[in-house]
Amino acid sequence: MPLRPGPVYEEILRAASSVPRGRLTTFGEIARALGDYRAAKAVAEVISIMGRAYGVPWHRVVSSRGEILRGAEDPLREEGVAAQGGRVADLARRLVEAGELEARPILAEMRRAQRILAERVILEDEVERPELVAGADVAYRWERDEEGLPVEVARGAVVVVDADLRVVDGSIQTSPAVMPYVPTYLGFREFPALARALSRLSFDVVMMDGHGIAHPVFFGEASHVGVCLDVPALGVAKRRLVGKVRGEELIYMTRQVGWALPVRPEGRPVYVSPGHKVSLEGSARIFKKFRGGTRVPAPVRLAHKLAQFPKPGEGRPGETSSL
DNA sequence: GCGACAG
DNA sequence: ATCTTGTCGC
Ligand SMILES: [Mg+2]
Repeated sequence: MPLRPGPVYEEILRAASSVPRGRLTTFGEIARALGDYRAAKAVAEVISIMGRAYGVPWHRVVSSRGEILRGAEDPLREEGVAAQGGRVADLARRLVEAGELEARPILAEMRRAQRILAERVILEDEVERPELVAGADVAYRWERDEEGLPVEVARGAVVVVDADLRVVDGSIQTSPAVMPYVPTYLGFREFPALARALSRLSFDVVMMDGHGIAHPVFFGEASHVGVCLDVPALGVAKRRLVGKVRGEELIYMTRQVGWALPVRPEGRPVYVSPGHKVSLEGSARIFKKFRGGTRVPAPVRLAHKLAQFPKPGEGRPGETSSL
């Protein structure tokens, strides 16, 4: 099995490759073998898109209810596994459990790294009155490399705005995605695409499209980027990842990890949390000052727009691109 | 079938 | 995140 992509993609494909002929496993079992059941959907995506091209027995990986991937019926029947109505009947008897799969618990290792790095998070304001705020976001797209193998490409964009919300600088970086999206590991997925762009720009604080400490181990994307680049950072998310809302406070594990700030009279709130070198109060202050008139704050909204892959024929010159 | 877990 | 057209309203 050729191993071109990052280690998480590799481990998923390797686990699938360890399922013998005539046996089956599930997306969830592979996810558990990697160390976190949350990765089940990512496993399904990777197996269905990359499985065939990488020569792994993709047809032997099914959902927990026995539902097979499109086109898997024929190759399964060829090895004696019957599928009726898009699902196998004897999953339990043929199942290869997580413990028997060949895979390294890479997600568990990543979780340990998050816990250690989380100790370095500082929840105090480094800059009292930020004047230049960077917004960062990443867009994704599946492509095929020169050899025709499926690869997910990340396009990270950073925009810097001043107090009047005018764009004063920006940067774009395109690179292969290092891992699929798995809830609670977003920082690992997006950091590589953003690091280079962020390090060549000047700003007081970076606003991320995601959470800061409002995370299971208090290390969301904004904390990840903030700590690893040692820059002030906060997270702004459209949806909640953890915690309960009490008034405008977002509470998790008995402590406040952020805010659920109203933007429209009856509209859904925006979740704001400190990432690094920004206080709870500071995060709300920065959000309000740099939001502009839309629900998603200007820096993040502009970065989101800049990150989008240009339509064929509208490519912009001057972009920094690298492998 | 429902709830749910950022992007 | 991505797949995707038009439509409604400020
Ligand atoms: Mg995003």
